[in-house]
Amino acid sequence: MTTATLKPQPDPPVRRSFRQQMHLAREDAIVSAVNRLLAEKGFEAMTVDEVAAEVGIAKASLYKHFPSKEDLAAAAMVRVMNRARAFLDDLEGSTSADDPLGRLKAVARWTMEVQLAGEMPSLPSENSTLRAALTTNKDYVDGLMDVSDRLGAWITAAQANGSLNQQLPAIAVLYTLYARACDPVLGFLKGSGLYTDDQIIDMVLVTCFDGLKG
Amino acid sequence: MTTATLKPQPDPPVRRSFRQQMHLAREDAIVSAVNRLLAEKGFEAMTVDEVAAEVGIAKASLYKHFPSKEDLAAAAMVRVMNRARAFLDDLEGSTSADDPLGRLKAVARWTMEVQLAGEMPSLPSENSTLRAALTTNKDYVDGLMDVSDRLGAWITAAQANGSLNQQLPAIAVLYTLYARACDPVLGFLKGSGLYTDDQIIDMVLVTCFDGLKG
DNA sequence: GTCTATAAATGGATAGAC
DNA sequence: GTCTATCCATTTATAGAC
Repeated sequence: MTTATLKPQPDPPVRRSFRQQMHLAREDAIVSAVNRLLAEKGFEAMTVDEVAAEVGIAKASLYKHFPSKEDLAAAAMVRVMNRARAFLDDLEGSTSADDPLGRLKAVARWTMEVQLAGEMPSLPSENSTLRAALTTNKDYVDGLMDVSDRLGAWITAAQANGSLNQQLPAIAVLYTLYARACDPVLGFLKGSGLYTDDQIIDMVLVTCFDGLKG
Repeated sequence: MTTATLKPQPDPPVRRSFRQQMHLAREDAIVSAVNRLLAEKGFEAMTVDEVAAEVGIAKASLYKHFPSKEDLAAAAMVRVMNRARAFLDDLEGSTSADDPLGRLKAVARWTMEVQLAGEMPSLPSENSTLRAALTTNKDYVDGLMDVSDRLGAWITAAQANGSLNQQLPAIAVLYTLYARACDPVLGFLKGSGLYTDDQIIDMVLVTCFDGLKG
């Protein structure tokens, strides 16, 4: 139905698609490297030379794909955000809306797994140039709004059914969950070498939702 | 009693002491500027030029006081550590050893106050050159050990009297308290403009010790 | 010890050939 | 689009006069 009705073309669709696939695959490799480096050392300490070296291409080639270091990092942030949104989709399909607390715990667990896998970018400091780039990046802002809205709904639902502290403003809960995604405690405990990743996540999850007190 | 019994000296003690005071005051001003900048933008983003500009002296003069940027930052970290130790001293004098949980909460509150005052250095990323400098800095390591030992004693005491979760390893509690000192949630909530500093600290303290759950 | 001036190295970004 | 080579601004650190 597609090819049969098309006139001959100078650039056959299949070839163009192949090129696009190659292009996307290359960009995906770049974004993966950026993502890893952002998680490992943060935006300021990450250099474009390192990215190029890790991908195995020249630095000038990087700039054919992304116009600046900020755009490079923003692309990685957007991808993580979209991974999160996809996970929220899965959760909505596989779990009950009657257990909003369970969903929130599942999200927190997922973010910690991502961090222990070395794939959670450390958040840029207040006045980083990356911050400014992110606030003007529609994909990022839209993604963040979407995630916040969906988590916000679960938070208020969990507060309504009494499984979450009703005294806390929903925004405080939301920010706490975001912060736990980058919680350095995971790295500290990992560095101690005393616990498995699962043990670490379980401990941090308990302290997050049940607190330190006995 | 001092000057009367002393022979004439080429450099009178009073003058030398004055010079030393000036020297220490200048270094204190330098460390304060570094401390503020470390809190504001982190080690990587902080430049020595900025430090010199904020202190109001030439960059070359800075290097007469501290041999490198790492030593500059380490001095600020040591000072914060010593402020913490002094606060622990105060706590031991003004509170009861029968309430170790109260002491732990007081420490957590203090660290959050310091952070909201813009005086808590953000912790350097894993492989920062500052990390290496700190691990070989005896003053810093000794101070960190001291704080960890004293907090560790309170933690085990609080677990013994049932006010702190006994399932959690003491080291997990300790690391959690360290992490809360740099918790980005404080900055998030502050940036929202919805709450006073006291309200923010109360909320984060509650979530830290009582958890998010209802 | 403080300054001006500068060295030495790094890092973001681009030119231009292919 | 990829490469080599380079530009240019920034940054750490130092030289040398006072």
